[in-house]
Amino acid sequence: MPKPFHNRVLAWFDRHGRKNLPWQRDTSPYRVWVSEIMLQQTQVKTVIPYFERFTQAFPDVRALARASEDEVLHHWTGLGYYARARNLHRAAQMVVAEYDSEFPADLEGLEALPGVGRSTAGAILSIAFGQRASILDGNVKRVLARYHRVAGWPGQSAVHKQLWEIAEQYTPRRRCADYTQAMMDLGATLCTRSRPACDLCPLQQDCAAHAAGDPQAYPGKKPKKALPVRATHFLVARNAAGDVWLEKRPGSGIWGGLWCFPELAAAQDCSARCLDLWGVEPHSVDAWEAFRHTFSHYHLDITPVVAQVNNPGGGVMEASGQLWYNLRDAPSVGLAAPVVTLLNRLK
DNA sequence: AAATCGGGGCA
DNA sequence: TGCCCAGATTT
Repeated sequence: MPKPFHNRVLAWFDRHGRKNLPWQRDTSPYRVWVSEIMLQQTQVKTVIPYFERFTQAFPDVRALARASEDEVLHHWTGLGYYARARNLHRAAQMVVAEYDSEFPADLEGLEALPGVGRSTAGAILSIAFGQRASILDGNVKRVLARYHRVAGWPGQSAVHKQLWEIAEQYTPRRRCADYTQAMMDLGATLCTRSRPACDLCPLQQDCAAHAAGDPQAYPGKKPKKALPVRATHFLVARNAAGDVWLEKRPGSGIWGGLWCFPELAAAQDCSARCLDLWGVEPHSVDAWEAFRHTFSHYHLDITPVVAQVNNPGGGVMEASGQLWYNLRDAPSVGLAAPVVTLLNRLK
């Protein structure tokens, strides 16, 4: 009888697992939840400084719930997938309003929070509440797909379903928090996408992919398709004071809720838009070379159109969704990544 | 340049 | 239920 799967994993965790991550100190459902949302699509190393600043600014769910959306997005700037931040904010308000500021300790309640799906709910339930619950994040998918040599791309529902069944089968009743953390650590540190460290792996002797000599072939790759290229222009308007004009984007779509330069269909639209916005023509217009920003589903070639306008600035309320942004005394709002790039070039 | 990663939203 | 959407980082 081989040593059970979870015992191997836990024994490895005791020796090599990560036990001093910021959310493993002063642990609470709130901190675990924030960390798990940040860790969706984002690696631990990137998340750590954001987590520190975020929890400093919003130490508990009440603080987060009463913050403004702009403040929340400000602390998310650069992390990407900004819908996560807006969902986090909404969920905090739900927890305060509907659960008296205490997180629900069951899968159903957790999954009802915006931004929390099956895997994230399992992570919170096991890590924060010590309950038996499974996760299936990218790390765990990789470990299990290799261990059982599960063919196919996990985006296919049959493959996804099979991986969930395996994940639940191995989840132990005791040491749930350590087991969840251990599986994520195993995938992140040993069972990596390229060049897995099988020699150090506690599961090596039973791993089907290792036995077959092809661990890097699992999990199967997503079928790829060529990305379309789209183009846009950013109106980078500066006034006499050197401030730049930004507008808040609608809540849905790319850069939802973030502040951005006005988009122009063409560089020639610059004068008309300036007239529209401030009633004056720009006294100089300079189109910079386009730069590329890539999303998961298309390339966006952005041409900055830098215009100098005679406008005093100030006097425009943030609440109106438009503002003159002072590069030295920046307001606390969320900024789209290419906007940050351009602001740095302007300095 | 290509691959990656969990959940929301909609047909 | 099955697709499409959203972005910074790593390789």
